[in-house]
Amino acid sequence: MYRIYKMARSKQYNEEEVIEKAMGLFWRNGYENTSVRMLEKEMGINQFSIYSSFGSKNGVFLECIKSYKKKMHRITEILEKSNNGVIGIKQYFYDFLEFSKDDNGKKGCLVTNTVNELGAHGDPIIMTELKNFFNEIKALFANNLRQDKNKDLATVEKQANYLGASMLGLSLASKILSRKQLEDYIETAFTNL
Amino acid sequence: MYRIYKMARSKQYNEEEVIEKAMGLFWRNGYENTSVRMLEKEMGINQFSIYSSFGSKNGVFLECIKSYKKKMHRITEILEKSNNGVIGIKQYFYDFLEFSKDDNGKKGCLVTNTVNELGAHGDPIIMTELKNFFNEIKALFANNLRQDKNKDLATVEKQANYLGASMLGLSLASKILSRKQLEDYIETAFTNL
DNA sequence: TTTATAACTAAGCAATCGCTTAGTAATGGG
DNA sequence: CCCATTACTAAGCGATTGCTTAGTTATAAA
Repeated sequence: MYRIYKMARSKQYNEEEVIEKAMGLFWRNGYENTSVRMLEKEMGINQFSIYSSFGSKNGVFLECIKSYKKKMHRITEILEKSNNGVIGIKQYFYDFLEFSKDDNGKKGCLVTNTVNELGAHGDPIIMTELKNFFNEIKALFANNLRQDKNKDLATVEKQANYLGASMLGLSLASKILSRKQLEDYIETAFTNL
Repeated sequence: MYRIYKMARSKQYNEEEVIEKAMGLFWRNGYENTSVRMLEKEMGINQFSIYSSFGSKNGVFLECIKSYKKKMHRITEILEKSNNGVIGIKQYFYDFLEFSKDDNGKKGCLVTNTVNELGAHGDPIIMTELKNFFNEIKALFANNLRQDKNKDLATVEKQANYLGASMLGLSLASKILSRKQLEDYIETAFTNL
């Protein structure tokens, strides 16, 4: 690329850093209940900068989803590299509880929260992004299930569906239920796999 | 009571009927994404009437929760009167899928949707109402679990927690997943009991 | 130092939010 | 019929929404 003329002022903020902060806000409050005014406060930059960097509130959110996935990689990686079948999946359920725990709150899963909030009305780009995310996790479950050679293909498929839905349940339940209830849930959910 | 002076015009709408319509709107769109303008269109009355009958948007919603509970009684009653333990609970899971199915959409559970959407920010009166609802359902599960004399108290408690959380999961999953995935979920979930 | 360029500030845009209110229409008791 | 009473219509309230834009400041190349 040619430099047409001159360089000028550079951005006084790091886009990755401010997205990280925005993500926290969306995570706690949901999409609609997070206003652009709240975003500029949390991100520490004003609306001009937000719109110049990310185009729209939607644009900010999409970047937040990317950042969320990257953040989640900390626990999905463990699952991905695990070689112990169902045990590894169960560990992932517990890892998620730690992951979603806030200082003083229960935030659940940003992706699940958003699907539940926006449903069919949501921006289609966001919605596909979210569905892909779910399928990726389900694929990881299927991978681990296949490590048990006793399970035939139909069983793997059925149990992957089961675990995917259970994970959705955990995301929601983690926002509402007590630690004991959540442990009862996970322990019972894995008794017969 | 004494009649002070005179009678006048009577309301041109039935409050129960218009609440039924409002409930459908909240159910499909959530709380924040349902505006008072949308409500007046759907309910067929204008804002003055809405506020004169129900006081506020919150007031409309609270009536909708009552109406929702009454509507749900159709399936909770079956569970309540059942005498077949876990089988009855499983039937309730399937009954809920039918109940939550819209003409062309998946609405999930109005109560669960709202808890997930509003979380801690929600009106406290609404939130207590919603928590009570969850505990009532969990109590019904525990009742049916006790019908199996092989289960001791600790097991009943643990499995009731499990089923409660699973029901939350089903509410969310029913909005997103396919019929096959939901059946895999329910069928596998009940092998754990 | 000059100057083109881009990042900033802050005010303001139309649209919509939940809610209110002034004025009018309907109705039943006196 | 008269008229107090209540239900209605429709306009409008201030606040907030996502987003834009005019004007200013900082910066690096010339």
